[in-house]
Amino acid sequence: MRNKTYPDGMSKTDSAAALAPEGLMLPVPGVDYGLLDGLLGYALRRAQNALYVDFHRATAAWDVSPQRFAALVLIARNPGLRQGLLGQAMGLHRSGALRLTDWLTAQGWAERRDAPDDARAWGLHLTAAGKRRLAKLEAAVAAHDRALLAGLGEQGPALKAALDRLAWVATAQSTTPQNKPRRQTP
Amino acid sequence: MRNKTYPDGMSKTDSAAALAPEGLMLPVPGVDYGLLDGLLGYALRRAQNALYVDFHRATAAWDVSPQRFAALVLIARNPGLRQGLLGQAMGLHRSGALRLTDWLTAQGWAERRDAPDDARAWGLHLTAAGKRRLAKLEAAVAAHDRALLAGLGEQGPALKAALDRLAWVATAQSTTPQNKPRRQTP
DNA sequence: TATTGTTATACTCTATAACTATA
DNA sequence: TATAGTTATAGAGTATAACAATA
Repeated sequence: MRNKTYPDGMSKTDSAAALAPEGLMLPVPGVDYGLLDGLLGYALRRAQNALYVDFHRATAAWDVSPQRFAALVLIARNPGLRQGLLGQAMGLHRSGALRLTDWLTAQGWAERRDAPDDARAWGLHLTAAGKRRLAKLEAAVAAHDRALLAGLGEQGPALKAALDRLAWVATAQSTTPQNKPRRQTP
Repeated sequence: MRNKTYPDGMSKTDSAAALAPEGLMLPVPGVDYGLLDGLLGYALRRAQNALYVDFHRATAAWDVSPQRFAALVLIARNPGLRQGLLGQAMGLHRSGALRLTDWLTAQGWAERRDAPDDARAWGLHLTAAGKRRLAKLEAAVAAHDRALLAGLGEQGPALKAALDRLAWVATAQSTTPQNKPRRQTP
């Protein structure tokens, strides 16, 4: 990515203050949840909602969403990571990876450097300040996660294993040939 | 909600075709996930992402997101449910419950009727067509969920229980007084 | 004065499509 | 021709704030 001639165009995604996107999904007394109470999928959604809110609380000092945190870890552990690969790892479109990277660089967490072997691509790296900040943030996230595990008692490790397997099972169902939603076949 | 004098203003949220909001988050070979692989929270996110995509596939014929499906079940099981209560059950702001209800009514799933005991409020009800459609949709969702459980084998029921508990644990952490993020204290 | 729902508006996240530069 | 990234734009979801009607 050596000599592009675009206008300077810094994007508009610079505003900080990532708001909590969802409130806490508390069971409302007197409301009948019907089917939902028995569904694995709904239990998962409730758990994820609660975790999201709690992650936000535990990391409020950094103002980084779970997704952005994941991106930081990936860049830290894979210096020179391409934007496109980052997006792929996170299930994002190219343009989404761009916005994400814009935010990380605008906030001083990361920077784009030339990729040595491909002039079209960037290699992503944490800044020195980003590395320092991430060390503390990772510690906070790890502590947060341990607290949840502790709250689960002996069920904890089994839950983690079952979740990993569930992701695998659901992915397998989605990508089984006869289940694949047919793309437009022109 | 008897005689309001607002302009007719049907909202602009009528367009159907709810797109899949996220792609599949597949582990990318050669990328080091560091901390993330060990986190309960990240496992949960991966599982939820995979389930979301699979739910979409399994219910493509209805074009209803998981959230809208949940709203339909809640209305079906609680005829006359208030918009505000619906929002509360789903962790939404009043205005979000409004948009959601607008969509459900515009698509013919539900309708607003006067609440008998409070002229400010609506009571939400499924339409006759909505009830018929929901019966089939619920069957499809239940089958989808059973397929996932089957894929988990003997771990399945324990996973469900652990998820319910996890939601509870995370909620408890977020709402413990000393953890509560302090609101602006002017 | 508080609550229910509405309106107007803004911000975030994500996607599509057309584009530049490079492979 | 295909790929990496960018730009412009649009759609969905959610939030805040001010408002009307009713409690």
